[in-house]
Amino acid sequence: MSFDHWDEIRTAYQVARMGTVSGAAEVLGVHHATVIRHIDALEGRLGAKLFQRHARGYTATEAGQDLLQVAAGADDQFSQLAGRIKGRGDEVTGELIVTSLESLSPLFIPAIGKFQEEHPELRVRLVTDSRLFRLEYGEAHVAIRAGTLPDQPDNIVQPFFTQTIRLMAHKAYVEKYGMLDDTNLDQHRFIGSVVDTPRAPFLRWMTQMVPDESIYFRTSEMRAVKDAVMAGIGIGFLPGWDRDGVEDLVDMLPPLEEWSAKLWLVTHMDLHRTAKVQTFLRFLKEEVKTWPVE
Amino acid sequence: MSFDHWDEIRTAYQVARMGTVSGAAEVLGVHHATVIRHIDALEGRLGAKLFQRHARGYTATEAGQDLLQVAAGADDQFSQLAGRIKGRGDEVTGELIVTSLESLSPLFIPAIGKFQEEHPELRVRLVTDSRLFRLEYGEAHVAIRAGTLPDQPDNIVQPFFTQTIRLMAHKAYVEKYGMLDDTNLDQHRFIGSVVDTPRAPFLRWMTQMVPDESIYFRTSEMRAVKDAVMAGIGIGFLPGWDRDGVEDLVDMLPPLEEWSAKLWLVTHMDLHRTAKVQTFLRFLKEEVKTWPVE
DNA sequence: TTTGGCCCTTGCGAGAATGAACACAATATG
DNA sequence: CATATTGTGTTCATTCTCGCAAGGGCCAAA
Repeated sequence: MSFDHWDEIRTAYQVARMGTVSGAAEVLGVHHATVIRHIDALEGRLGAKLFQRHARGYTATEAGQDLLQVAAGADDQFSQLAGRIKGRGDEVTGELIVTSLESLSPLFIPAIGKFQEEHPELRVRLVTDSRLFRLEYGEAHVAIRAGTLPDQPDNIVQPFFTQTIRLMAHKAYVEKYGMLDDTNLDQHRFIGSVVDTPRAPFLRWMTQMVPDESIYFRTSEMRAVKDAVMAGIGIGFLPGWDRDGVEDLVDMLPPLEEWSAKLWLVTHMDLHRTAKVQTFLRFLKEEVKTWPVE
Repeated sequence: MSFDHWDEIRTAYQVARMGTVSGAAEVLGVHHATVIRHIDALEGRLGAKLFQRHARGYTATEAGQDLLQVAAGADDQFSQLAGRIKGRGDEVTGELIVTSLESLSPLFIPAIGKFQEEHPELRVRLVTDSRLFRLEYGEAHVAIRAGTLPDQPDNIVQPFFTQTIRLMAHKAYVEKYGMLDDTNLDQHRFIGSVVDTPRAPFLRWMTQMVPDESIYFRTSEMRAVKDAVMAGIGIGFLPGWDRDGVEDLVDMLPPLEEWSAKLWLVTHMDLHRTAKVQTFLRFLKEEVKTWPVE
C-alpha cells in the first residue's frame, strides 16, 4: 500500500510549489511534457485529482496541498541526508572497526589511543576473535592480518611491517637445561601450538624440526607462550617487539629469516578510499616507524 | 542540493531493509538488475558507498543505515498520504466551497445547515460576490448560477430548478396608485436595476416595457427590491419562493413564463465525481423538491 | 477588437531504463 | 566431498519514458 513511484511525488511537489507545469519543469530540469505525464499518472494511480488545470497553471486541490506538505518534509529530509552522506566521506567521524590478531593488541592499542586524541569524534571498536572477521560483510573497516593472504579481489592489501620472531628461553631455563644448538634439539623442552598444521612459519618450523615429544607445553594463545617462557617452562617463540622483561631472556638460536611473519593492512575496496580509513592507515604506517619491530 | 531521483532512494531503502538485491527486487516488483543499477547510480551521485557487496547480499554501511532511517520515515509518510487521498475521495469531509447568487441565500442556507448536520466533519464555505467565482481555479466546488451559461467545456452543468418571478406590490401601494394593466404602465412607479443591460430576463422585460422615468427606485441588490416593495415604494420583481410577508402583497400582473430564470448547478469536471460533491448535489436536488418554488 | 505572450497539450522519434537469460561465486546440505 | 540453492554481476533485445516541436486556448494589454 505504499507509493510505487516516488519520482512522481517529487514532480507533483514542485508543481504544487510553483503553481505551473512550466515552472516545475524548469526546477526539475525536465521537459513540460514529462511533468504533465507524471501528474496524470499519479492522479490516475491515486484515483483523485491533485490539481485543477487551467490556462494560468495548476492549482493544488485539497489532496494536492496535502501532498505538498508531505513532500516538502520528505524533500527536506532527503536534502539533509545527502548532505550528511556527502560530507561524511571527508570527515573522520563515526565508528571505525579494526580487527587484528590478538597477540598484536599490546603493540598498537596505544597507537589507537593516540589516534583518537587527534579525532575525538571517532569511536573505535577493536574486535579480535579466533575466527576471521570478514571485511566484505562490513564486519570491520581495517584488518591487520599475517601471512600470505587469500587473494580476495575485493580486498586491498598493503604491507604493514615484518614481525621478527625470536626463539627464546629464560635464564633460569638455560641454567637448568643448557643452551640449544643444532644437535640437541631433542634434549630440550619446547613450547608449541595446539594446532597440528599451523600457518605461522615459525610454528611450521617447530613442527618440522622439533619432535613431538620434546614439546612440553602447548597453547593456542601467543601471549601465553610468553608467560610460559618467563616461567622457565621451556623454549618458545616470541615476537621481537615485545621488550617487556626481555632482560631475563636469551636467544636460543639466532633469529631465522624464515621465521619472521609479514603483517598486512587489509581494507575492503568499498571503504578504502574514505577519508576515515585513509587517515587511519596513514597514521598507522607513520606510527609503525616508531615501534621497536627490529 | 536536493535529490534528483527519489525512486533510487526507494530502491536503496528496500535493499537496506531486505539485505539482498533479490529480495528488494521482489518487493519492488522489478528486475534485480534494475536494483543494482539504481544502487550504483545513487552511490555514484552521492560519491559514497551505501552498501558492502558480497555473495550473500548487501549490508548497509553507515551511510546506508542513515538512508534506511530517513527513507523509512518518508515511506511511512507517503503511505499515509496515499491512504488519506484515496480515502478522501469516498468521504464527505474537509471543506466544501459553494458559490451562489446572493439573492438565493435565504432559500438554501437552511439546507446547508441540514446537510452539515448529516456530515459533521464537513466545513462549508458559502462565497457570494458580484464577480463570478471560477470553478476552474478551484475557487469553489459547487456553483449555483442563473441564465444561459458560457459553454465551459470543463464545467458540468445540470438543472437545479426554475425560479418563478412575480411582479408584485404592497396593498398600500395598490390603494394609493391602483392596479396595473397593459395600458397604464407609464402611470406607475417601478423598482428596477442599476444595470443598464441586465442579464436577468425579467429585468430585460422591464427595461423594454417600462419607460425609464417610471422607475423610481433602483438597486443592485435583489433583496433590497423586496424591502422596497414592502415599503410600498413601488412595483418590483420578487422570486416566487419568497413567502415571507407575502400576505400583504398582490400580483400586479400574472407571472409570465419569460420572466422565470432557470437556475443551474455547476461543478468542475475534476471535482464532480468526488463523493463530497456528489453527495451535496444529490442532497440539494432532493431538498429542492420541498421548496415552495412554484 | 486585435495582438502578443504564456501555458498546457499531443504526436513522434531518439535514447535510456528495463527485463530476460546466462555466468559465476559462495553457502548450505546430504 | 559433491550437489543444490541462493544471490550477484553482465550482456543484449525490448519496451518505455523523455525531449522536441507544432498546435491551440486563455488572458491581458494595446
